[in-house]
Amino acid sequence: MSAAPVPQRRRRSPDAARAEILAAAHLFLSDRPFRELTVDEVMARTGLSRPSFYVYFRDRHQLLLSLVGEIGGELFVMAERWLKGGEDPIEGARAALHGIAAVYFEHGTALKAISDASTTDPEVEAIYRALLERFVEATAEHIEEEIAAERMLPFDARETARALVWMNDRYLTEAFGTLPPTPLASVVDTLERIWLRALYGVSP
Amino acid sequence: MSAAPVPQRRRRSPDAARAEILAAAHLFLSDRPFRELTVDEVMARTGLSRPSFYVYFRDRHQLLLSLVGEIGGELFVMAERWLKGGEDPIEGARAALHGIAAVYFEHGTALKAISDASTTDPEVEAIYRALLERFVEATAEHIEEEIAAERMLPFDARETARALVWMNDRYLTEAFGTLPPTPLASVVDTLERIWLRALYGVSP
DNA sequence: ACCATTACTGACACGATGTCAACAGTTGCG
DNA sequence: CGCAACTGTTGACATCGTGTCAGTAATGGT
Repeated sequence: MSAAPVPQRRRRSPDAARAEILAAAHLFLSDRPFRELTVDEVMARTGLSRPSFYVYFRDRHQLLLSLVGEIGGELFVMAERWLKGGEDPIEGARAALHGIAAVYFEHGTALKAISDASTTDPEVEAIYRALLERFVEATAEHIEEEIAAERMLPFDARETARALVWMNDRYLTEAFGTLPPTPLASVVDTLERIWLRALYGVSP
Repeated sequence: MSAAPVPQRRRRSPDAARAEILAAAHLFLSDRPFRELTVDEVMARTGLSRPSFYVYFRDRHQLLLSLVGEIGGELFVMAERWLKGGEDPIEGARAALHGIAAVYFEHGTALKAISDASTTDPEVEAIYRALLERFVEATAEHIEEEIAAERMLPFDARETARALVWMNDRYLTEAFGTLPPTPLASVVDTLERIWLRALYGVSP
């Protein structure tokens, strides 16, 4: 007898390992909620052991933040379509809502996960709120400009922006973060109508 | 020497114990988020030991459901002001929003906690969604009646109801579930304007 | 005074997290 | 080629919160 047991440990570059873990997490979230995402389950979907996880990420919340990473930026690019209102402001608003909805449509599960995680972890919460807060701030400023230009009737810009921005986030994660997703067109339609009527009193 | 160590265990009626635990949890939530609510911390604020908790509640999620309990009903009573639209429908909507906002104002921290817990526990999530779903359903029906009566222009009632109801929940928990709370009047104002404009195209 | 009932708890098993010292591929250098 | 030095990787451990259960201590009825 013999056959020395061959240990056979695979080995990758750090970047490859990170990417492998992120991919596993992304896959996981595509059909299970964030609350079920454990380090164990994610690493079981890679060729690595559980402790390796902590080499690349501090904890599962930071993993999520890495996963979402650029989406925040993408969202803001979309919002600028409206905020930098070169064109007709109403057309701009419409285009911005379209863009934002598209981002949520594409990254629905990840954004749902961030939203869920923000009630669990203080750091994620802070980042998530900060993102929405930027939106609120920018929207409020824009509303105030429109009021000053007498294209809107006067009202409390800050609170209105808060309500509408939170609505977007909630409704969009709801519509696209769970299965089956709501048809994109009817979601966009609905948001357009509410925003434009609420702000300008105009139907699309 | 002697002095037999006197064990001294206090004793209450089951109802008193339950109430004591609920009160402790309520107090806890008044200045700390749900994610920090552990069985340990709650029971430390009572004269009971941690295991006793499980005599009265299955887990911390069920505790929360008991704590909120009747609030769901209260909300629905408020909503009926609008849904059973005896009076002027616009006045009815206004009154309903007033009532709903008042409930969130009073029970802000508890409702925030439920909302948070719903991302953690499947059972809480189901109950929470069911509550909002009832609202959506009722609102959608009402909208359809108004459209049929030609008091509103036609649009997708179901999706509009979804967006507006989720907005209410999110915005109201945000406004009243964290400190310092937003002034009630400006919150109600904002919601009124958005709802009435979105549905009727009318400013308050 | 006694016992049946019931409120209560110490001690345990479990599951998930996060850490660390040791191990094993890989790479470069003589 | 052989041998360090480096670094990716992991087994084993400590910790924390949860949920359970057998056993203990008050209580009320007789």
